Amino acid sequence: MIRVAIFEDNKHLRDTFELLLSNSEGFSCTGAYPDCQNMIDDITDSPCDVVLMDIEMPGMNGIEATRLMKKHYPHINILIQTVFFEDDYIFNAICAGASGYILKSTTPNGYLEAIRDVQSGGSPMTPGIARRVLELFKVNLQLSTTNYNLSTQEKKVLQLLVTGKSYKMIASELFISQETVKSHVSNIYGKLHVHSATEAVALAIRNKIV
Amino acid sequence: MIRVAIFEDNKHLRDTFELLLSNSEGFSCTGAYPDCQNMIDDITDSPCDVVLMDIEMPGMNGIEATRLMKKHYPHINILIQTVFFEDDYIFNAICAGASGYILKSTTPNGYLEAIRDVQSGGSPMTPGIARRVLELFKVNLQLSTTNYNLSTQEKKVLQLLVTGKSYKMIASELFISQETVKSHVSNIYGKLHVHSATEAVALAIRNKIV
DNA sequence: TTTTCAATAGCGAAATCGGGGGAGTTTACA
DNA sequence: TGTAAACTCCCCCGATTTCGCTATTGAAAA
Repeated sequence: MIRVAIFEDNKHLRDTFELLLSNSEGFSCTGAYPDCQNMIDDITDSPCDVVLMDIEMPGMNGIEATRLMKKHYPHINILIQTVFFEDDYIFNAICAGASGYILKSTTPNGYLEAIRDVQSGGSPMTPGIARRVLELFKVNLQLSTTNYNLSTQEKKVLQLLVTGKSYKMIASELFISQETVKSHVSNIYGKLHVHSATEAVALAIRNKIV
Repeated sequence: MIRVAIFEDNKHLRDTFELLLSNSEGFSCTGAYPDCQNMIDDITDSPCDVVLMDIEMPGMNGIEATRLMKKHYPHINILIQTVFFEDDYIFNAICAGASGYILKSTTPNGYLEAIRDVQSGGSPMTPGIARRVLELFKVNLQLSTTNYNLSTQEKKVLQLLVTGKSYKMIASELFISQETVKSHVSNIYGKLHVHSATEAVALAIRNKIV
């Protein structure tokens, strides 16, 4: 039996969901709330396994609510359902800890299946949403294609520089003299077109050279 | 009519897919190949819209093949289908440019629907796969939840430090004395628990403080 | 009203960094 | 076999950074 709580400001939808869950084998509705004002108390009073969360709600929106809920009840799976198909919403919902993200056009059976999915450790998503997630994923990677032609030793030095090591420490870690480290650093600056350690480190991290 | 090419080394499965596609309304099978040795030529001879790609194949594997295919035919949507449920495969498949990733347990109808989904710009995924993607996504973000309590001025200084500015330049940009910059930097180090500019910059970028 | 704290500023000393130069050895490759 | 690149090391020197302190101001909080 999967216990489900509903947060949805539209009364008609809310009632429909409640009815659907109450009349479906293997599901129970522990509560249906129009907003998240007393969410934590509500859930404390009536524990649940899955939350069906609307995004657009008066007061606290569904994404904020998701963040808050995950903070208090990390084990509860939250299924976002919305009419919004926007990167910002998707991105933030994921970061907030949502386990699934479906569009409101889903059929009654689709809802039940999605709830079953999140409960069993999956992340149901409308294929269109999933595509957006993949795109966001790839944008986030954006591996640097530029090759700075750093030698292996220079890369090592740069790596250590990134961790905040001084020339002296780098020297002892690589078993070379500080002067050699200086040489390498100087060459690195030349190749990276920078003039200080901080710039080099910033570039290195941003471009995932190290 | 969605034109589909199949790459699958298992003859039984390959034949099954071909039969399924040939006998389904709105689908046609442009080819069914046991490996990717002549993939590009095959597709050039028999153009398609969607590729159903197995991962485990002799010679070139499905992920490499996906990468190659996307290079030559960026508009072709590639649907990965596999028995493997591993982060590495999922991660690499996404990076290679796959549009969907489904498990082989899917029903015949599930395959057809997934093909329709990728063709119409979606990314069908088994909910379990989707969960892995979300996890990978979040690991990749690793948003810092820790609050370092930097004051507004300290944040400005840190920002400028990240760009490689010296104390002197920071001082003139913020219209304060170098001594003040020194104070701020010192306080930043204390709050960030670091002892050098490079460490502070690395931490700042990685935790997206700036 | 008192306390707290961010922001400002200064001084001194030690350490580190960055640029300039030069030069030897090894390794890779054509 | 010759050459280029990488790796190594050294010296000089000024600029910069880092770490101690102390201290005033003004605004906000208690």
